[in-house]
Amino acid sequence: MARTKDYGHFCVIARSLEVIGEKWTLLVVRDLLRGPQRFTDLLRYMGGITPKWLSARLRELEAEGIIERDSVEGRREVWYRLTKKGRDLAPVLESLAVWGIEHAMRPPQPGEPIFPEMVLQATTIFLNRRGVHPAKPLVWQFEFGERRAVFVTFDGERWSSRQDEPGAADLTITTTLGALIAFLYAPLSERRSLLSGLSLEGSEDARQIFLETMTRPAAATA
Amino acid sequence: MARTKDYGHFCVIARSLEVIGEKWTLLVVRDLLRGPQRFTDLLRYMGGITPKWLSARLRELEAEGIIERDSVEGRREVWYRLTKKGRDLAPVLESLAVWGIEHAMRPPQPGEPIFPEMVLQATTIFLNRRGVHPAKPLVWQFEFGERRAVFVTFDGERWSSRQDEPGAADLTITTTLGALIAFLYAPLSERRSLLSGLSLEGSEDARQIFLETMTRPAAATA
DNA sequence: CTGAATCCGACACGATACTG
DNA sequence: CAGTATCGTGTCGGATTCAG
Repeated sequence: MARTKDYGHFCVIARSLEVIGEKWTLLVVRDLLRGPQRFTDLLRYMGGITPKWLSARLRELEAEGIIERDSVEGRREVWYRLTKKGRDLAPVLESLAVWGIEHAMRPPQPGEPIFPEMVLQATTIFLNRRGVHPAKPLVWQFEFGERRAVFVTFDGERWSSRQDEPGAADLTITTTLGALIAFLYAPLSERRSLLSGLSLEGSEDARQIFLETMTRPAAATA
Repeated sequence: MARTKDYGHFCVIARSLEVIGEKWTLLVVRDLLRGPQRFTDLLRYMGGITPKWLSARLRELEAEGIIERDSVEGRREVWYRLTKKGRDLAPVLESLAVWGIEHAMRPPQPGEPIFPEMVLQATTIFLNRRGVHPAKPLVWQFEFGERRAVFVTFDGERWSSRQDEPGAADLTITTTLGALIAFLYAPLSERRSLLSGLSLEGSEDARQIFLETMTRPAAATA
């Protein structure tokens, strides 16, 4: 007993950290917030984690009721997804991201893997934080050639990023990871000129909304 | 290099966790959010931490620009306090507390130290979360006999708990730790009857505001 | 009394290889 | 695809000691 991850304090913050404060745990939640994932998906997103520790974290999270396993009948695949208790961690991840954007962000280091999923996840967190509110709900589909598509949605209240298609897309953005990052991390004044790296496919209305959302001061990332 | 606390991901969340994700780090911030503290204050609040690790964490936090050391001229005391970068972590602590209140709280375990500072800190986080908004700013002073007083303030926007006096108190609540916990953790319907364990000293107006704030549905803790 | 440093053991974690 | 097994290292807890 008295395992080293425990604090033994009568304090809700310490209690929360006992549950989700170990290494990798919140990053598993981060990735599952974009939708259900398989073991190897998670392994790939969390560059550097070993299968042993991913197993351990997944079993702990399942024991805590934060994630659930979904085995597809007949197949050996296992899909992991968040329970409500797990989805309720979204504000924790968002506050961490907001703090990190202001105080810990840095350019990609040599050798650091970059995933469009996470770039867009950070973008939606930022749009929520800045209170960017389009007039109506929308679905943007980002395509990167070989990779899986990533969907950015606004449901009328909140932005989120998903990997499973949430419905018919209003706009499809085809681009490369490099062009997307160049666009998102550019100062607002330069964004319009970087649009050439993005191919937008959708109604004129949908293209206008995208343009306004991404080049309005409230959506600045820098 | 490639220390084990690092992730090597291009992700703001992973970056934040590299900075504040190690054991004890966020609990240091938790305690400093209530005001500047000395080494031994922190040692006491974080039951179980060894001086060695508290030293290490304080030096790391200082190197990151999250805390600052204040040496009082002539005295050997060192006071630690948060910088803006550190105060900006408040939303992270709050979201952790909110999640913990719903999903990880449990009654005090045998041997767990209990501090009124943390009980009241959790209370103010909860009042903020529930959007409890008295008509005007206020200062409540909680007295527990021998211990230092704890101040709960509402500045017109947000609740907070402090250990240094923020100004003249509108109301002084004298009680014991046991009576306070019994009161705060009781269902709303039973709170009024538990008021007998609290001695309120202040204007009739101030007493009324306290009563309404603490027995109104929005302020429920259970 | 405050703010540490030191030694040692337990365990959390990383690297690599391997399996159903 | 979804994990285990083995082995080494790093992080942390516990006790003791020490200087200002």
